Amino acid sequence: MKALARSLFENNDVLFVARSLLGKTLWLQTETGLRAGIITETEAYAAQNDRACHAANGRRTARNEVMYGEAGRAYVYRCYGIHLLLNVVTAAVGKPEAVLIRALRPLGIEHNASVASGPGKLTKYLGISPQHNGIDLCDSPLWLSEGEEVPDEAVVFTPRIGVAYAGRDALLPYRCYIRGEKSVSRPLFPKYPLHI
DNA sequence: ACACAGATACTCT
DNA sequence: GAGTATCTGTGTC
Repeated sequence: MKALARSLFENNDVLFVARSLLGKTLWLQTETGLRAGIITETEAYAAQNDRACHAANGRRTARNEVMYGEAGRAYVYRCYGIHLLLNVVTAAVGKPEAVLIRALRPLGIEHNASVASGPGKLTKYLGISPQHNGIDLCDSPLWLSEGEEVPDEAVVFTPRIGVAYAGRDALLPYRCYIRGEKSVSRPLFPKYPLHI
């Protein structure tokens, strides 16, 4: 399946890209085989002004360096010491935005809808490793292709998960998922601690 | 159906 | 040293 063109990721509206990735197919070819899934849940992280973003206030470190680079590359980082999380870098070079891929409907083993129903679970399902950090999703064994059309009526927007530390930005509706999907990590609207 | 704790390692102060 | 874009198992209603 043909990889998506970089032009989609170069868009400077990260929420638009997050929504556009719903229904796309994510693939990873490893030594143990080819795995794929339909993206059913994403989150947008919007550069310097977004306090939930790793690049908030222009923070630039070894960890988040790829966010400042070319769109269409993978930003993989370790969370809670245990889980690897996969993002797609978006926007122009120097504008550190990314879309977190939060859930997949696995292809080939549809009976197990929950095997990739969360950002840490999907990287384990696909076989993502820290070495995938920075690789080009437009030309590598980790890539995106077309999948299913997702009409606007099927897209639900909610605040993002696990970013209460971001104050008012924790309330931004930057999470999107496909209504009715069994693989979504938290289909119902979550409870949010509201400290602004 | 929640609610909680524990795991675990890396990043940044 | 503190915090973390999470997941699982166990306990309670």
